[in-house]
Amino acid sequence: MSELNYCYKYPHPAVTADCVIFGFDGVSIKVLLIKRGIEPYKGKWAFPGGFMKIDETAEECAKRELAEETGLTNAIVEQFYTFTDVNRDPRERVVTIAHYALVRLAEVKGGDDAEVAQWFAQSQIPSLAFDHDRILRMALNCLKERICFEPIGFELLPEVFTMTELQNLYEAILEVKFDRRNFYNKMLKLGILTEAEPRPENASRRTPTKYRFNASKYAELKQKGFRLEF
Amino acid sequence: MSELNYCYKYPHPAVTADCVIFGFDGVSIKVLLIKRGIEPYKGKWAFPGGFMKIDETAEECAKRELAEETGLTNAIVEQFYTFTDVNRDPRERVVTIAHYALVRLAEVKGGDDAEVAQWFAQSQIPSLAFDHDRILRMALNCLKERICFEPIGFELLPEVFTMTELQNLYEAILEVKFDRRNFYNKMLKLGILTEAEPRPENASRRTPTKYRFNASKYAELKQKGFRLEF
DNA sequence: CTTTTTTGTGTAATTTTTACGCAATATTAA
DNA sequence: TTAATATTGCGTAAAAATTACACAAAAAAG
Repeated sequence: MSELNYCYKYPHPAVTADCVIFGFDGVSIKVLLIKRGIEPYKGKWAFPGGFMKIDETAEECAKRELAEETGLTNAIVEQFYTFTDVNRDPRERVVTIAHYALVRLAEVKGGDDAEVAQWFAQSQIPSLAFDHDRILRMALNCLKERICFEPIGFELLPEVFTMTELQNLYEAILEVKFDRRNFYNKMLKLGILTEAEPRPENASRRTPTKYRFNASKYAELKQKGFRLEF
Repeated sequence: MSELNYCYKYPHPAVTADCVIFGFDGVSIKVLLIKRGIEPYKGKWAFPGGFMKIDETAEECAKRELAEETGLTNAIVEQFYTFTDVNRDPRERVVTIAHYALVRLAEVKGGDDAEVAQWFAQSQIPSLAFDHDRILRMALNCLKERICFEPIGFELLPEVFTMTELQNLYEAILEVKFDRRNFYNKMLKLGILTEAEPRPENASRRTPTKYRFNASKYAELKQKGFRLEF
């Protein structure tokens, strides 16, 4: 018996936090989707998300969802838009505060259930439940804008990475191609990359230099306000 | 007797839409504030805003508030962040979807009551009710970012304006100074300005050229994706 | 064993940005 | 009334950034 114990003078919408979880496999951007097990939209894919508890913030809620779905606890989670269409959920009026999270694929342990949660390459994403198609579009746009101001890409790459991997990431997010040498020069000139380990003597031409994100240099740059132009 | 007629199985937060209303008087950015007449924070200044009705979107709610406070009905209103701190309102759990609006000061008829609503220059804004100080900081930041991608400034200026007025607006929002001649060149090269009227023959050097925003040129540019660098 | 791909390092040409100069004439101050 | 100051339009030379490529070594692929 569902008792209706929480009563208000005026109608209140329900509030949820949804989380678009982005990963990167070295070549393309992936998104983690959940197959819905219950109505509405049973059997359709959707973003992880759920009702915000009365004593948690939206970000805490999104992080909780993220932890439940991927086991990750310290990823970047950021709110990007709140969707308020009146009929976006057939059950009741639901306002959702949409977030995106950037996670390293390698650190994601299988998830709860491979049947239920699955990574999709951008090009293979099916039509989604609720207004999640629209949410995805906005999340991707947001990612594009954000990567020009903050090196969020480092959240998506492993600790140590090659310049080519970094370039692939930028190309995947921005959906453009860069000249390899120009990209290389621009990134190095920014000064936020450090060589992960001294290049071995015997390193051949084909062995790529490994880089690591230089957090302190980045913090310095960010304060001055920088912008990546592409 | 306040009857509690709206009941739910789980607690629901209240949802409000607040609206940071920006205006520009030719020299500096102004913000419209309301003096609160009731508790909590009675007597403190705050942004216009109110509870979202169950059959309106957040943006509709913000536009309704804007119309009530300024009489304007077709201004740009855009959501920029949702504030969800658990104790941001002492009465009950309230989530607010914050918007900003850009209005032409000249078109704002006095408002309801000069005693209650008042324009404040940025430097004279008092400490605000609730978490509105934080909301203002984020709104100003958002404005700074937005003006580099979209000529939102035109919403703040009169139909017809001089290059100096436009420069003042950019300087006020971005809090920097530009070289007058470089600003002039950069703006003209963008091609989104049209001379409002052919310069009269007898126009003296000191009579500034009047410009008007060229909407079609702008739409074209926007599609290609442009960015104002400053 | 030949061909293709990948990586590091440049560099010259072009474009963009920056920092000013100058003349004409309103406006303000004396 | 007159002198000083401020505002506007139009340039331009120097500096900086971006773009478009070249080349060689060696691993990987066929």
